[in-house]
Amino acid sequence: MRLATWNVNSVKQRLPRLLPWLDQRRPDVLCLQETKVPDDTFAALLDEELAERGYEVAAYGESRWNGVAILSRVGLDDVVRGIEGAPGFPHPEARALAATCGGVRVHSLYVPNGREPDSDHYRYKLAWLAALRDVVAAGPADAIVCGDMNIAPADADVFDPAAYVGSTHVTEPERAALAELAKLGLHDVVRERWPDERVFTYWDYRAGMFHQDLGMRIDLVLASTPVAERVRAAWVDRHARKGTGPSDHAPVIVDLDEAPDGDIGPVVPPPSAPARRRSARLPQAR
DNA sequence: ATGCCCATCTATGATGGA
Repeated sequence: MRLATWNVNSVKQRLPRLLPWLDQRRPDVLCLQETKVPDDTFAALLDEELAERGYEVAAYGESRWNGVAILSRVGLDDVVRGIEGAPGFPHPEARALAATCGGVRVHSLYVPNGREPDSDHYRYKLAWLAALRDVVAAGPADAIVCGDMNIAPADADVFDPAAYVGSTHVTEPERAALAELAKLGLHDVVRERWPDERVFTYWDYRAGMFHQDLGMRIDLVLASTPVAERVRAAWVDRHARKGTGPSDHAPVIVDLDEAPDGDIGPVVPPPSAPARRRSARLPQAR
């Protein structure tokens, strides 16, 4: 199963990039953030195009700001909009959507920005993350928590740590909120795959930041242990940040091996082939 | 070349993004 997450910075503006990208990368599950459209607009823009490609769709948006969605062609069940117990600012914002896709509880998240440390918006961000933790803790063992987390987990995840001192995205309380998710057994699968690499997912549009690779890694895929053990590949699709009319974020793509036997129903062998024992499987790349 | 801000709206500039 291939899962991807992408902050598209307006799904309406990004249509000329999103549809060709879907055909190129063919994710089974795609989490979107910053769609910036109400649900009826999302449907009018994309339902037909996505149905042609075999996707079911759940969208949770509002006009102007925010907005998340999940596209899936491996099932889309038990959809939940928002985070139970999370505060609004002041109204509940369209920042979270969950669904069960291919046996995995998938969360598409657009975490509040925080604006300035110790501001009302910053406190909102931390309270929102605490509520998210509780929802994930109460959820299924097979889970992926992904999206624009608006936190750089470590200094290696910003192009110049000194430039970010005193800014949001790198403060200790924000990183502590991520650590609370890690304590639930969630793994940062891109960093685990590329422990020493320079890996960013966001580059400011201004001043040629992308072209100098001056960015941040704030779009994360966090997978629970049984899902993390199935990760075959995890990477940032920087190609999608190039060219005409890109989002300022690049997609993150994660490929999972099939679930262990029993999790996906009966496996029927081809007529002439004997059933293979698990011991006959190829070793899994780690 | 990856190539030097973008997107939104009871708009025509103010605001949010990170």
